[in-house]
Amino acid sequence: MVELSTTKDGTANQAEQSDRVLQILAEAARLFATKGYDGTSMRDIAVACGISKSLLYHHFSNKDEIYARVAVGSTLELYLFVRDRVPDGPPSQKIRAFMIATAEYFRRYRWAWIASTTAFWNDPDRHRQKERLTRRDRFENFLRGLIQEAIDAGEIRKLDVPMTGRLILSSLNWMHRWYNPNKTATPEQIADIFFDMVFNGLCNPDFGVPPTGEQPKPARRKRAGK
Amino acid sequence: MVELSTTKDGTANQAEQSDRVLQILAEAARLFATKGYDGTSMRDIAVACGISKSLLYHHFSNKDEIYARVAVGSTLELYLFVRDRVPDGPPSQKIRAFMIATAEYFRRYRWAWIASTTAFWNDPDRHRQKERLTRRDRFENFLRGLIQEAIDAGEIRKLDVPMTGRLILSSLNWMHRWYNPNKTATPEQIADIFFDMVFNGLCNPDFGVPPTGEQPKPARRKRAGK
DNA sequence: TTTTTCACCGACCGATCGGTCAAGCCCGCT
DNA sequence: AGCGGGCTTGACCGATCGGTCGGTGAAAAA
Repeated sequence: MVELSTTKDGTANQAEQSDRVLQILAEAARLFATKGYDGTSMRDIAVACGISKSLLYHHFSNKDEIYARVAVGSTLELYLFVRDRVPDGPPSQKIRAFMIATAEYFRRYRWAWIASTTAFWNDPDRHRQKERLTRRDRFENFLRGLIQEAIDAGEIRKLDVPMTGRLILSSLNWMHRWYNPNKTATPEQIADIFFDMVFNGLCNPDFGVPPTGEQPKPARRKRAGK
Repeated sequence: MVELSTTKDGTANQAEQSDRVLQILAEAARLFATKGYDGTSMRDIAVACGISKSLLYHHFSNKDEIYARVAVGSTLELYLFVRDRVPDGPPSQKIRAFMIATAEYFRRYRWAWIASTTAFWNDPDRHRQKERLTRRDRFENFLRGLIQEAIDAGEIRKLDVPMTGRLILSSLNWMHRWYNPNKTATPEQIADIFFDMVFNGLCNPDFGVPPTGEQPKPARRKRAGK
């Protein structure tokens, strides 16, 4: 049930949490993810935990802190989580590992992931907002580095790096809107399928140029060139 | 400013709206998109429009109806909008047109799009919720039909159709989280870039198999086969 | 045994929520 | 001038919001 703070205990700053705190964080994450921050009241959280509302304020100073612990606290180590799962090897395989690791993170911390990525980005707390953006940028820049590696190694085309990163992250970030944990495929398997599609492309290599070359807009078949 | 109900007037059910109603819908869409449904109060909408809160209830029966008009009313014709912009031609080009048309819709009805796609999906109104899902499914099934066409024509590989559709829609649906209208690229241009990336793939065709074939997991290079 | 600590609770607070209502304002019509 | 009817308003409602407060009971510390 509780899925928070499972980083190796060495990197984690908060060593042990009381069961109650973990329960509150887990229930709050689920509620924030399904009903949103403003749609979730402190009463909702208390009722979900089977405790009084006052007890929430005994363990947390206010609602924002609960959300911060859910969103920031559990997203704390996304970058480290993924980085540790990207092994040495061909850059394109590192991108694949990046995608699969991100999907694993999504599967493990699903509610907290949804709660933090669907939150509205005007956090009144400036410092926290800035820290969140810093973390996100570090994560995104890590992917961009991998893409640049793959380009330098000649494994992928000379594409716009930020745009390529956005495409890859889009496929992962939108997953929570349609993923059903009761279905067969795991997020990791889905990420692997997406990697294959994005890396190798949808087009059939046996099929050359479409019969009638309509709409001669931008790049269609010239795959290597800039 | 007002960006709602611009369908040709023939297809639209509501012919002319008072300026006030259009203003309310536009401001409400912007607020719902930036602060969420629960984060937006009727006072917020009234203040944004420079009118009294009571006036909102003169034009709309309640908050839900305003949201419904923003989300459902303006998303009403996404399927028709896109369908009318997908011309005859090679199936892969129809997919490209689908993506660009969807991006155009996003650009035109940006706030309403964001408000409706970021809403939490437990609509208390059963009928409306069902209608929304029906619309979304019709839109998604349209894309799946195009993908199946492209497979049958041999233009794209024999991939899992629903999964391929999800990848394409992810690239478009996540755009609102990072798109900046002040930047140079239009959504349509971005969609075009994404189509190129997804259709032709990231991989460099000049580059064969990576030097060391690590991780012999699923499909890596066999592009035509099932 | 006495004292301190701490998880925990019921009652309550001011503010704000969505929503109502009776009454004014404004403007064209007769 | 008189009048009817939409547009518009401020005052107000009960409910719920996030948050506070004084206290209870049991275990740990003394």
